Amino acid sequence: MKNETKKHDSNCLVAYGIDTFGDRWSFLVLRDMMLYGKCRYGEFLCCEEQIATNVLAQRLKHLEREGIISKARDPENRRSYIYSLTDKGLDLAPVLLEIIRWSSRHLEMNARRRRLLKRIETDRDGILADIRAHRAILTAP
Amino acid sequence: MKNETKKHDSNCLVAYGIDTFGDRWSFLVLRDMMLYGKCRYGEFLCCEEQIATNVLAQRLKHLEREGIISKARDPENRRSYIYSLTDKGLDLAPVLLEIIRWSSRHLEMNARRRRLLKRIETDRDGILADIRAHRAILTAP
DNA sequence: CATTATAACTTGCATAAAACAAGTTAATTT
DNA sequence: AAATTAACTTGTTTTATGCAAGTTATAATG
Repeated sequence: MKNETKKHDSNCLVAYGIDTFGDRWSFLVLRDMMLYGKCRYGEFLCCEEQIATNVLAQRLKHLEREGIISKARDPENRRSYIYSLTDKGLDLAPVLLEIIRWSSRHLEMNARRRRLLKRIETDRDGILADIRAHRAILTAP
Repeated sequence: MKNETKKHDSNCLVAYGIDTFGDRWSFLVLRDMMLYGKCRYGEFLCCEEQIATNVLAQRLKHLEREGIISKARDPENRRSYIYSLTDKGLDLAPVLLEIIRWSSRHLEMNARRRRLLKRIETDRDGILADIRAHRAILTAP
């Protein structure tokens, strides 16, 4: 992950996905963007899982290099940047939803989780539209 | 990953999935089982990405502890074991398919890849049935 | 039946990546 | 002008990975 040669340089579609977004921390950043609408460094930093700052910086660079996210100055605050999903990144929403569906089948559910699952099952297109429109699906956990 | 306390012990459905199967090597092992029908240690070892033997052993234990795969003696050869997907593991097939769909949209395609993608789009249920029946979807790459 | 081979690991060690703590820079608020 | 905030970077320790070699149990071979 440090050098930017692909770890698994196979010609496999699955390995390509894994190498591009499948790292644990990368994917949690993407979750925070898609589900919670996070877009700033500081927001990612205080995720529930407590990512280290150097690891976060590296992952953001990686995702940007891979064309999954893009970085732009915040016009309202020039010391801040806004990260957002590219089309390539937005296309990952179905993967996220399938992971949530899988976990839902194998983890104990509470009301909050049930609500999310229900919406995935009954309003998948609405969720995908919300993600594309940068609208948060969930409030902070 | 070495100690078996969850890395991201959050109460998030996504983090649960990531912690359970989302490690790079774990998921490639699952790919080999689902797509290529692999079921033996030696088969996983000579995957295209060249997993190290100690890492493979650890990942197989992890997946077994998580209830994703199960291990049984090979009745035909008592020095061999057969690994197979549990129901919990088989349920991951939709995640695999979505990753393949994503990569297909963002990676150059060849005939082999196009064939697989086409089958995913037109015969999803057939693929899922094949995976459940331990029938390989693809021949070795 | 003694030797060799095979399958599935384990162990030890060097290297790479992650976690932790502290420091830096540029913009902003007080 | 001083303190604060956002977004990092740097240095160090801890943990995980990669590689080579060794082990154990079963099976095939001369």
